[in-house]
Order: sequence, then C-alpha cells, then structure tokens
Amino acid sequence: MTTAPKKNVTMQMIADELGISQMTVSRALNPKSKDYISPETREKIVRVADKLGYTPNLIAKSLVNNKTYTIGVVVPDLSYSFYPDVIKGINKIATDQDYQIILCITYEDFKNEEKALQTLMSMRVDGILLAQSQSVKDFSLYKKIIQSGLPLVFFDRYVLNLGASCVGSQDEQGAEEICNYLIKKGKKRIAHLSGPDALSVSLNRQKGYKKALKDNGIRFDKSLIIPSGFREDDGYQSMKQFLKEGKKLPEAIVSVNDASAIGAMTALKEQGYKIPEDLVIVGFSDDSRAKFSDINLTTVNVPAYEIGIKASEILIKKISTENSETENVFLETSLVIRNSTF
Amino acid sequence: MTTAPKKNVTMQMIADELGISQMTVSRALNPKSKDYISPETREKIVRVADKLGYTPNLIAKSLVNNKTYTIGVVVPDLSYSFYPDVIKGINKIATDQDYQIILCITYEDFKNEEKALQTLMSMRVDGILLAQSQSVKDFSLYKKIIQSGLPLVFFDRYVLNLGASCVGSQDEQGAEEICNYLIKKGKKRIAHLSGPDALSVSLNRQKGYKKALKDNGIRFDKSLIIPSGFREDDGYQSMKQFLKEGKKLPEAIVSVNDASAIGAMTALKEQGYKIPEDLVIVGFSDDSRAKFSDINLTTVNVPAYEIGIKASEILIKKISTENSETENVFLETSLVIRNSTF
DNA sequence: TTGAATTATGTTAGCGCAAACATATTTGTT
DNA sequence: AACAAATATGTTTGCGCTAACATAATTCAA
Repeated sequence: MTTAPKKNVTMQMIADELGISQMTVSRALNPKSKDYISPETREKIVRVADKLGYTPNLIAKSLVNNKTYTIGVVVPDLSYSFYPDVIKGINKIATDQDYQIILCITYEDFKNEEKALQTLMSMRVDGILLAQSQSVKDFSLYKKIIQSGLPLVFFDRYVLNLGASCVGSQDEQGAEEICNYLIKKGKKRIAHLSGPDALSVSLNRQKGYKKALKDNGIRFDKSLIIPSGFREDDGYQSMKQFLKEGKKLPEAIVSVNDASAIGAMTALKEQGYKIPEDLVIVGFSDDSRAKFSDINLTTVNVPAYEIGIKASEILIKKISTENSETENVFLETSLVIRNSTF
Repeated sequence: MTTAPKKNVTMQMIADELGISQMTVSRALNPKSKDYISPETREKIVRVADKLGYTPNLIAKSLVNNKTYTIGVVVPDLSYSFYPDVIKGINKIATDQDYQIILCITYEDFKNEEKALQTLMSMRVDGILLAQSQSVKDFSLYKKIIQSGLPLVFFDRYVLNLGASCVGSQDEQGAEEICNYLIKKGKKRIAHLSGPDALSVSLNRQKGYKKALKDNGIRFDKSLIIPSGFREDDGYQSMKQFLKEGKKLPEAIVSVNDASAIGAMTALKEQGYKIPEDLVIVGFSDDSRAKFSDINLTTVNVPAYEIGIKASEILIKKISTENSETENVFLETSLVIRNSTF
C-alpha cells in the first residue's frame, strides 16, 4: 500500500477550513507587534493548522522577504580535522541566529569552487563563508560577489583588500616562531615545504620562514623551497621528488601544514631516514593526528573552532548591518612541541 | 565609499532592456526541448543577461516547481572522522546530481534534532538524510515526515520498519566477529561498554556480543554490560564509574565505538591499568585515530564513505522515482586487529 | 495560392506568502 | 449620543519565475 504523497498544507487551506481570509491566518501564525488579531481566532487557526499538519513554507517567505536565512560554507576538504572543526564553530553561531548552513566541498579544485559559488548566489544565500581551493585561478568571481552586495567572508585562506572580511591565523608569526625554535635547536639548513603561491597561507607562512632565517643571519637558499600542496599526497610526492634529485638533505623541514608534513615523513621513512635523528620536521595546523606517537609532529596550533566562530560572527554582522566595515581578524597561533624535533 | 547594494537582476529587467516579454527571456535562458526561440533573440538575451550580471533566482524557481534541489543532512557530531567521511560520500553523489547539502549538527541532542528536522521541512528540502542523536525520545516526527511524503533515509543510526530506508553496517556480525576473536584469544570474562538502548547500532552491537558469548558457551553476565554513550567522555565516565564500584575487572572490553573505547582507555590508564597486559579493549568504527600507537585500537572498520554514497543514492532515487520501495542496506564491516588486544 | 504546420513570441495565471492599503467592528471618551 | 481611537479582519498586489494557453509570423506542401 502506498499512500499518494499529500500536497503541502498552505495558509489558504487553513483559511478555507475556517471560512476566513488567508491574511488572517498569516497574522495568526506570524504575529507582528503592530498586528491585531483576536485570541479566539488565533486559537482556532493554530488548532486547524496543527490538525492539517501545516508547515510554513520558507521558500515562499524567502521570495517575499528577499531573505533566506541560509549561509553558504565552502571548504576545500573534510579529510583532516581542521575544516570539520571550523564548521563546528560556524554551526554554533549560525544555529544560534537561526541560519542554516549550505555546505560545499571543492576538493581543492577551483572549478568546483566556482560552481559552488555560482549555485550559492542563485540560491540567494544571505552570505558566504569561503576557504579558497588550492588551485585558485583568479579573483573575478569573488569581485563579482562582493560587488553584488552579497556578504562574503574569507576564512583560513583569504584574499586581502578585495572588499571582503578575512578571518585567519597569524601565519607569519606562527611560522617565524616555529623556525626560530628550530634555529635555537641548532638547525641551520632548513627547508620549506611550501603551499601554492596563490594562497595567503602559503605566502604568509613562507614569509615567516624567511624572516626567521634573516633575523638569525641565515642566508635564504631558494633551492630549499620545495613546492608542495596541502594534502598528504602533495607532501609525499614533493618530498619524494626532492630526494630523487639527490640534493643534500636539510637539517630541518618546515612544512606548510600537517598533512603535507605527514606525507613528507612517509616519503622520508620510505628512504630509510629517521626522524628526528636524521632530520627534523615540523607542521602547521595541529591536526588531530599530529599528537600521536607514530607521528608526534611538532606543529603550530591554529584555532580552527574559533576561526569558525569569528568568521560567522563577522558574516552575520555584515548580513544584518547596513554598512558594516570589512574587518580582518587573525587569531593567535601557538607552538606545539612534540618529538618530531627532539 | 560604499556602493548601495544593487538589487538583483531579474528576467523582467532583461526583457525591458530589449523591449521583449519576460517569458521570452525565460525561454532563452532555460531552454526546454519543446520551446521555440530564434537564435538571434537568444543571443541578444544572453548578452544582455551577461552585461547586467543576471543570476537566476532559484527561490522563485523552487516556488514554481515545488522542488529545491536541496537535501538535508543531519548528523550528531563532526568531532570524529566518521561523519565527515560519510558527508564526503553524500557530497559526492549529491554534487553529481546537482543537489546541495544543508548540514545540521545535533550534538547528540534530540531537541536539536527535532528543530533541525522541522526547519528542513519548512525549507522544503527534497529529502532528508538522518543519523539519529544519541538521546532520541520518540519517533513521532519521523513518522510525520514519512507520512508527509518527504523522502527520509536513515544512515548509521536508524529505525527499521518505519517506512524509511536505512543504510548502515552489519553491526551484529561485526560485533560477533570481534568478540569471537577475543574469545579465541582466550578471553572469557568480557564486558560490553554499550550505547543508548534506543539506537539500532547499540542494540545490534550488543546482540552480536551476546551471540558470540552464547555460541562459545559463555554465560551472559548482565553486570558486565556497562551503559555508556558514543562520545569519548561517555566512555571515560562510564569506565570510571565501573571501576569505582570495585567490581572484578573483566579480561576484555568490547566498546560500542572507538571514541567510547578511547575514553575508557583513559579512565583505565588513570587507575594504573595497562592495556593490553591487564585487560584488552576493542572499539568499533575505525576512527582515524585508532591506528596510532598511543591507542592502537583493535576495532571493526565501518565503511563511512560508502555509507554516505549508498544512503544518498537511495535518497535521490526515492526523490526522483514515484513509488520507490524502501530498501535497507547493511554494508560489510571488517575486523582490524591492532595492539590493544595483542 | 491557401491553409495547415512550424516557428517565434506574448499574455495570463499562480506557486505561498506578507506588505500595504482598505473596511468593518468594537471600545472608550466626553 | 456621537465621534475618534483601537481592534479585528478583508482585499489587492507583487516577490521572480514557469506552465498553459494565446497569437503572430514564417515556412511549406499540395
């Protein structure tokens, strides 16, 4: 037995049942302070609404109000603990303010990112939270969004001075700190497994790396920049390539993030190198896996949950305030020393 | 300088610009096979649409078509790797079919779950994927959803015979297998850290545990069922409580999931017990942390990504097929032996 | 050449709701 | 009693779009 799917109950149906106008139903179910409605009528309406199983149609409401109570959240991946943690933060604030999250995963592919953004615009989300994909090509779509007046807040991976607020971490300082730590430990020949040039995180972390070198009188050696990416496999492949070239091994490697560091460790171990005896390696992000003794990665903690909180707070403020200024917030990182640098 | 937020461009604006009717614009931008439109007109329209920065309004479309191309995904948590992995699977299928995901996190709270489901109904999502929260109270809302004709598919934590399809893992067999493994290793006094009674996963895993005992001629001892939950802290608290009661320590503990097992390990270690020397412990789920040597948890692998794939496939089939039958799918688990059971 | 088919466009209505503007009905005030 | 204010409800319109049904312009066969 299959029951024919019932059509959704509308205000008109409730009105018809009671022989009143649809507008009265609307007023009863969505009381505005300035509206008048008699308690008896309201009660009747609520009872019938309940009896018929009325569920308000947010689509229709959105069309009228030009407001959807949805925000688009675009992330590159869910594979490591970082973005799920950010999303938890976003969800906290969004839920408190009755916004729903539309989740898009780009898998680091700019094509997917562009498609997601287009769709979110068409869905008339009230705002967008975006962490760029690793393969960004250009910023024209970002500009279009910003210019259209749709609030956009970058998080983690951002573009400054585009008119969108940015929430991230103090990447440069974090990288500088961890490099200084390595140098203090006596390391001089330090390589950097870097992320894609187009991204703020990559550049800032690299900047911190260079600054630490400079401050400590170590000459920057371009050949020690190993181009990589954010995924474990990026680190693995890049390290493998580097080792194949037969260059002299560095004393330390500063990776652009944990996943990449873990990949690099795998490549190094495959070649029989021991960490931290033969060389030390550090990451960035404090992935949930970093603390385990098989990896035990010295890294820089980035407050993922707080980034989510802050980014969504700024977004929602932007949504509900007429002319809110763009603001950039960079949360503090902290050094987490573990055994990969003994 | 702050530019006034431009109103969104509509088809009517394009039509006005060209002195044609809005309907012609609609036809040009959303070609239906049966429609006629001259190539020149279409070209003009596309050009103007582009010039004005037209973005189709899916809200309006949804209202007309009674179809939103959204699916609601309700999960209890994002803290462990399991649900993010499921979501990756869901996202894969959803994206392929041009559906967007509306993500709701309940934090194991039934109140949040009910609110999320209500909202999703109001948003007129085309279907819902749900993993119940740990604190389910009753099924009336599920029934209401199903009766309303809104496709609902349970995943991971499900309720059979409610009219909704269910996608899960072979929990009973998995639990049985891991218990048999322990028994084969000579363990006889085996405790079970169990999940909430209201949930399928809990019951099935407990059923598998009991079956293994029975098949091996071990009498079931009710006092060895330790009521717990799915979160790390649940396992920690329950274990602590159990230890405080001063009962004789079991030789092995079968936990309802990895997080709970990890929590229990913490409690045990705090009391100076050594794993696996003093007692062995096993989990369920194969969380991304389970493989690390600090934990090294023998567990049952549950194919999270595949559950996401299967559940969303079934949901979308249900959405697009008139009278699709409910179907229940239980994916195979596999034993993962690590050092927590030496 | 004529009218039927084909092609190209226009008009109207309605999806479900709420803003804006009526119109009743009741209450309170003097 | 008379009128304004307060209260309660109704009507119309439009959000942006598409389905359904016109109508106009063109093509083509006989």
